[in-house]
Amino acid sequence: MAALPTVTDVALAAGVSRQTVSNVMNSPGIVRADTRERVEAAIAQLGYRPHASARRLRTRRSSTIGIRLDPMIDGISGSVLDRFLHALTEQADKRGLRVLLFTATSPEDEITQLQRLNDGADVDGFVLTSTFAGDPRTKWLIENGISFVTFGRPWGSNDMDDPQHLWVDVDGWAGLHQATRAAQEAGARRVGYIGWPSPSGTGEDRRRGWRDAMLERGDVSEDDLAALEVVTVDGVAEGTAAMQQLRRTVGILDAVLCASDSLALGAMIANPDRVPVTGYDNTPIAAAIGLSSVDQSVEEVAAGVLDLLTGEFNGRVHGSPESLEPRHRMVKPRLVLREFAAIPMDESA
Amino acid sequence: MAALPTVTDVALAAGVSRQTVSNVMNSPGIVRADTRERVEAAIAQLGYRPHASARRLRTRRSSTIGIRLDPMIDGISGSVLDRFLHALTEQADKRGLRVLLFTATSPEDEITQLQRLNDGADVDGFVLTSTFAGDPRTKWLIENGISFVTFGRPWGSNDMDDPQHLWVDVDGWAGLHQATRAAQEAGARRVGYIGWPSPSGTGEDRRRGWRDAMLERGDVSEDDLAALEVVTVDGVAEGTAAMQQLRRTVGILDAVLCASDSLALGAMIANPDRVPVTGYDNTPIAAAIGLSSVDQSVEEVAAGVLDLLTGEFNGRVHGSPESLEPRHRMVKPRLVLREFAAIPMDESA
DNA sequence: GGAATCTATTTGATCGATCAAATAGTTTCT
DNA sequence: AGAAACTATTTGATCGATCAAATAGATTCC
Repeated sequence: MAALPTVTDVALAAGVSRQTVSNVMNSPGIVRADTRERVEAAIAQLGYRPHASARRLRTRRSSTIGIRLDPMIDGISGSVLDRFLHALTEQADKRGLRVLLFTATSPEDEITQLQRLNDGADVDGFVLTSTFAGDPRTKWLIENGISFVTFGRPWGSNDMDDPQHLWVDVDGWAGLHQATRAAQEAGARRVGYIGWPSPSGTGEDRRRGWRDAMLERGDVSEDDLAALEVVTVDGVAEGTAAMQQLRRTVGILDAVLCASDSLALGAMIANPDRVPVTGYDNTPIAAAIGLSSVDQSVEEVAAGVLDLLTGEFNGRVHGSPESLEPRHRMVKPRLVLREFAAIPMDESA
Repeated sequence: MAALPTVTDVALAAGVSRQTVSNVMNSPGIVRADTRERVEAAIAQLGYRPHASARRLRTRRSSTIGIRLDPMIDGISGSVLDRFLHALTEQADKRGLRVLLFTATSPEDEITQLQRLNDGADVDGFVLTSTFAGDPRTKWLIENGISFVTFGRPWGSNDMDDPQHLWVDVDGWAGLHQATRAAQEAGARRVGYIGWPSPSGTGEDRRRGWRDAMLERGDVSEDDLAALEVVTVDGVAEGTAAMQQLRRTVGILDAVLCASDSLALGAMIANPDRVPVTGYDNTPIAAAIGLSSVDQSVEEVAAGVLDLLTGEFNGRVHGSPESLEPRHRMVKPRLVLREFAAIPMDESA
């Protein structure tokens, strides 16, 4: 196998200098048209590909973004992050970026990994998922001036107006507001909600979407609302228990919304009256079972993340403080309505 | 921010030469103990990290493996590959390797991507998933002498004895054989099987596991067996239909095995008699619903893939033809038995 | 004692690209 | 016509590491 051609080989073949070849690839505008064509022909003819590492060494940029592959959680909700990863990889590809994976066992370990990848010039920036209030990772990245964007707003102080970093998030409030509206428009009045305990910013956001839509309607009292809500940690069994509790306290329900598909799946199991149940995340399980769900449109999130990472801010907020460019993007989720075709367990074939 | 320290900085601080620093990192054995300690101290003190691209440029190896992120299939079975990806990333990390993702729209496009990553020295080798008989990708990789290992045996001619490339696969036959045995030991005689149409090597492998176990038992005739089998493409709805058909033709079933969790989930839906159903892949959905399933132990597959990729063959078969090292690894799957706790749809709370 | 051998460390060259500055070649302006 | 301003292209240096070969220092052997 012949050695791979280098810029010098191409330059020789095209009768120009190395730098001109480099210019054709990186700033084609400054090369005269006929020269450019000649060089391009030589590139094609020799099958030349730039050596990525050599380029990185010189330019000090890698065109690669790092993302931590979270440990599998319960596997149902976890698939949202997998879908996001797919979308991110696809979108990154379109922009000539690569995605490098890494794992970590704890936030501290993750910081070590971030440092390793950054210092080794392996990546230009990071995408962080599953951020939480007071996340040590974002703090560290900011302090070290490293580019990054989070999927998830910085829950805490002044998220929106003066963010410490760039972020993209899905408007859970809007998702549940829309889902509640849809249920109401289908005739439901007693719309239950199974959600997560309060320290969760995400959970609180979704819960308020439901509450606000219910209160706007004006046909339920605060007391009714309290009865229509069950708080529980995430999980299928927990969803079943919550549903049973709701049915016990409320009696007849017109619809139930859940903070996740795991809970919704659980709820479906204790649902002999076939009350419409809506989940969150539009996971494969929702599609398989025929469960309405709020879809996070990970494609839009991925696009937003990359826009912020490669855009004017270049993944850093403290750089250009005067800019009017948005420093975050809020993605509207999409409600996917389904008939639960798959559920009739009691009818025989 | 001060510029990152380089080998030269470390050398200066430790009072040795660049190369000695390099040796401490790459062949510590040849450096005298006290010198090594001095250098290590300097490295720690300066927080030195080798510049990955510079090293790659010189050594012509990237310590990175490429893997294509398959487009989402139905999402249920697709999660096996996601789990594999998680496992691969973790195992790679332990061996100092990185995982780079890419996407492709077709096998041809994928070859273009393989070439790009290889020529750009971005990766040392590839992991291929979802291979099929006559796969153009493996052919291309072999022709170009590029390191790779496949997850999935090369269905076709002489898989086992004279493989054209290195591979790791899960023994689907053993998985279904074991599942069938388990059902039989629990008292089942009429064990149905819902599988995939025949061009699928994987499907045929699993099917034979069931058939062989049934025939070994010796209490069913060939005719019985034919009636106990339904062939269908993958999917939840298809599983439901297949289950209905089985119940129609066989009447009373003692157990049902399926070629996938998607089919098993579907089968569960048309299962008022609560016949034990076993799926394949042990996806989150199986865990959530309480479905027995055959677990592919992706961790073992990932470890095997990396062993072959970094081992004696270095991801290439044609290199050392005399070696007695195994050229493939067959992983035994593990049967996960579950009680389907979650299914009682008809009982109210 | 001096050549031969081995060990530990150093020096110069190199991987393949791009940056920064220098050089031709053109056009514009007075 | 000749200086100034631009355009297109080339040359030398450099990014940070490792390779290959050279050097010094310690040991062994006859």
